[in-house]
Amino acid sequence: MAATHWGEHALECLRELGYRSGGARRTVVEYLDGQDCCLSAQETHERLAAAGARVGIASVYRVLDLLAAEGLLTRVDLGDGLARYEPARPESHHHHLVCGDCGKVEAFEDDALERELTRVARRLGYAMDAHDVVLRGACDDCRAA
Amino acid sequence: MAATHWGEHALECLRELGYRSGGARRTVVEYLDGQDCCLSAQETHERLAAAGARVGIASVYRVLDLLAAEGLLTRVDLGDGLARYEPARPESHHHHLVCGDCGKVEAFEDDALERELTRVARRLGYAMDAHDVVLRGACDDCRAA
DNA sequence: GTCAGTGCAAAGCTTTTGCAGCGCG
DNA sequence: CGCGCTGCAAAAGCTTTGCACTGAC
Repeated sequence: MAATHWGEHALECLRELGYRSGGARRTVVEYLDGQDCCLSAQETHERLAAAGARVGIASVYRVLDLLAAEGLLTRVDLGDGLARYEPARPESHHHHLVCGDCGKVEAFEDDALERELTRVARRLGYAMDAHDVVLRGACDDCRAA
Repeated sequence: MAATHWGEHALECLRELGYRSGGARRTVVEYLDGQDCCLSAQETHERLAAAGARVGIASVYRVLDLLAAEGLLTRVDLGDGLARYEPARPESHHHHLVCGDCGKVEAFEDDALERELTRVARRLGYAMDAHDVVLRGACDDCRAA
């Protein structure tokens, strides 16, 4: 399964890059491995603490920064001023829907949209290497209410 | 000219909504009126101070929040943890290109992309009322260097 | 044994809030 | 002439950094 694969891959990449695999690094990677959706540093820290792992918040930030810098995590910005990260799995490139009422975040994929973004970058002559798309509105639950 | 129109329109809207137009409110609106690109609260405050206006940073935040809540400003998030705002001019809906090297921000418009976003929201059955798109890459200057 | 990695605590930033005084309507 | 608006300062997050110690290699 893809989810299991990412964690091993990430740890292996770090090893090859010459990084040691201390307790915090391994713990954070293994936790993220089970996550699909984007998580903030605080959320990650809280859940690790709740699970009994004694990892400092500073280490969580350092690990997330490192993984993002190496391209193993994708940094997601939902517009609320919190940095969120999710495992970079090339086979499941997606974007996010954010509900303005309840804050719920959902993911979606759309190939035609990806092609359109690539076309726009080419038209503008811009060397695009990443892009963010966030759709805001009302989710099903809030619309029903 | 559109730029001049926005400031008057914004002040009039606030008046109609029952808000008073004290010094800070008017000063910030008039300054934003001359701006096309997105500005952070700090930038706005600094430039007002440099221009000799004595406006508290708290008031800048309050005015920006109010205007954004009333839909007169668009909140733009470029992923660096700063909230930026720009006048909401329906006739010039655009998105942003951010250079990963120098941080330069450029704006672009693309009707086909807008249609694609609308189509995606419809396909997903999502009641979209706003969307953000940020393209990241290397600007012309940095690519040449 | 060495030095990267880690946890704790303090500092840094942006943004928010409390409060007393000013001034718009 | 009352209440909303403002400025100042303090507080409240999120994130980063300094430092001494631990543990991976």
